[in-house]
Amino acid sequence: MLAAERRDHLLGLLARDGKVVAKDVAADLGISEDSVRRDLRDLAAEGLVQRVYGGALPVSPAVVDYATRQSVAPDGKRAVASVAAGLVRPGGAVILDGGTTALAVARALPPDLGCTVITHSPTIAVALLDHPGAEIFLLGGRVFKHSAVAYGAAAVEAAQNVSADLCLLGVTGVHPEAGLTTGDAEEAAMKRALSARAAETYVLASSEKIGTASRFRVLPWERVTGVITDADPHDAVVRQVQELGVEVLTAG
Amino acid sequence: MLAAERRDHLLGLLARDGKVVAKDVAADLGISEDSVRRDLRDLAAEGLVQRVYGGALPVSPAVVDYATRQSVAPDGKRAVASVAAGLVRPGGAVILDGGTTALAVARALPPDLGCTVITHSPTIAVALLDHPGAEIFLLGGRVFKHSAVAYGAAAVEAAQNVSADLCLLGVTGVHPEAGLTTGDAEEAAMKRALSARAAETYVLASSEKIGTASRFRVLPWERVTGVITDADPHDAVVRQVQELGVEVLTAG
DNA sequence: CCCGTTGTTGCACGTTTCTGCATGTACGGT
DNA sequence: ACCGTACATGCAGAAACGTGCAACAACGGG
Repeated sequence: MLAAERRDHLLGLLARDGKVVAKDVAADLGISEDSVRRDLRDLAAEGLVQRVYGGALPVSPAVVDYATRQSVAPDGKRAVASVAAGLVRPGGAVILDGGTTALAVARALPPDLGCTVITHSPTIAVALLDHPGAEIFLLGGRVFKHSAVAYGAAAVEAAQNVSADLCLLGVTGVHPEAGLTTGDAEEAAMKRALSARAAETYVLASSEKIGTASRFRVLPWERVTGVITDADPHDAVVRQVQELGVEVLTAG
Repeated sequence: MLAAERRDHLLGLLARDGKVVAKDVAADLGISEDSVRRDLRDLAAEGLVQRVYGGALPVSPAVVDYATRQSVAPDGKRAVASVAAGLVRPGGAVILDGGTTALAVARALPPDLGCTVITHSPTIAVALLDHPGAEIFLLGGRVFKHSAVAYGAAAVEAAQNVSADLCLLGVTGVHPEAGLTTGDAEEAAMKRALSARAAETYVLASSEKIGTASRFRVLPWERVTGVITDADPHDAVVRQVQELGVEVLTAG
């Protein structure tokens, strides 16, 4: 066993398990714990691992901003998010819009689900850092502070280079006649661009959005596969949407 | 179960459930309540949790932010970050690399300084959301979990479309002969691409990086305008770097 | 081919750190 | 005011750590 080979092995273990225990590795490879410790020390000096008592951890945890973990979504949004997360298939690719509901979806994804998440929200990207299974693709562009997502021409252009099975879209208004609407024209354009890159588009609509309309149209109903909501399935508006041929998934 | 791993687990529980009960965690992990209490005490000392009778609660986001300024960025990095933030001119554009030191720079920017920040780190983008003056441009791409930044081909390509007055680069090794180095080849390429888009490049190098070298070269000294460090200005390595014609800014 | 140099590996040692238990104290609910 | 629970502190055993040392292999020059 070459020294360099050992170091690669350690990095591999770290990537796979998220940790390395000096004692276990030494027993596995049949070498002394001292050698493992020496390797870990060297790797730590190069900034490739974070040395801790008993072994080593990946370097990322220190980078994660705990502040973004704080906000807790209300029950309704969490229920919607949970249903939406269930639509994501292992090995599949999902486009996640910005907004608090989409953030809740990201958090609701099983940590080990192997899937690709495409998003224009840096907040969601950060939230997914500790999901070992998720591959994150971030769409860049100018970041607008009030919605905390990247949009504008650069972001729309970046979106042209991806495609996915599923797009989960947050909107501010869901109305039988007006369709899906939002309060900002640029935002609407971005959501349209995202939706166009996915085979299916589901809308995340917690109950307070149902029956309301904002100024800018995102999509007409023909382009929507389904709506995920926590509203009463017998609600008049919900029934109307269903009659338009749109699937309605109701959550708890 | 490593001690550091346990602490991460506690922070994770806190983020997910909004609280931690010492007794339950001890039973769950099969360890003594004393260990849990000790961990919580340490985390509380760092300001990451709020200790209460029976367990712990999250601290308010504002306090977390303050705490992470204090603890995640040790004095040295904070001093470096403060000097670096002083190089950013009102109305100017700065390219901010990823890493904890660069994150500290973002936080050290005066909130009302009108400037454009270009970054490939979603963490930094999120941190800048509450800086009213900063315009944020995010470079997209595949997000690598261990360093929490976007790089790869897409990110390098995105970087080609921007330009800035100043680039602040974090590295893991600063060595008179080896130049600036880091532990990952893709990361090195990304840093090179960023540096190429700015008129001037300064390197953020807290003292423990000085005199060390990693596997992959980022830039030779000719392409570096200056180094910002908290190391002793009379240090032998620092003097050597100065003799290479590189400006050395020492902090605190 | 030989020998000195260099770098690596495992072992032994003393030191530091962690963990669980015991004790006595402080807190909170009833 | 009482009693059970959580707490801080001290202690001892265990585990992990760093360092120095010796054995060993790889390499290059003579």
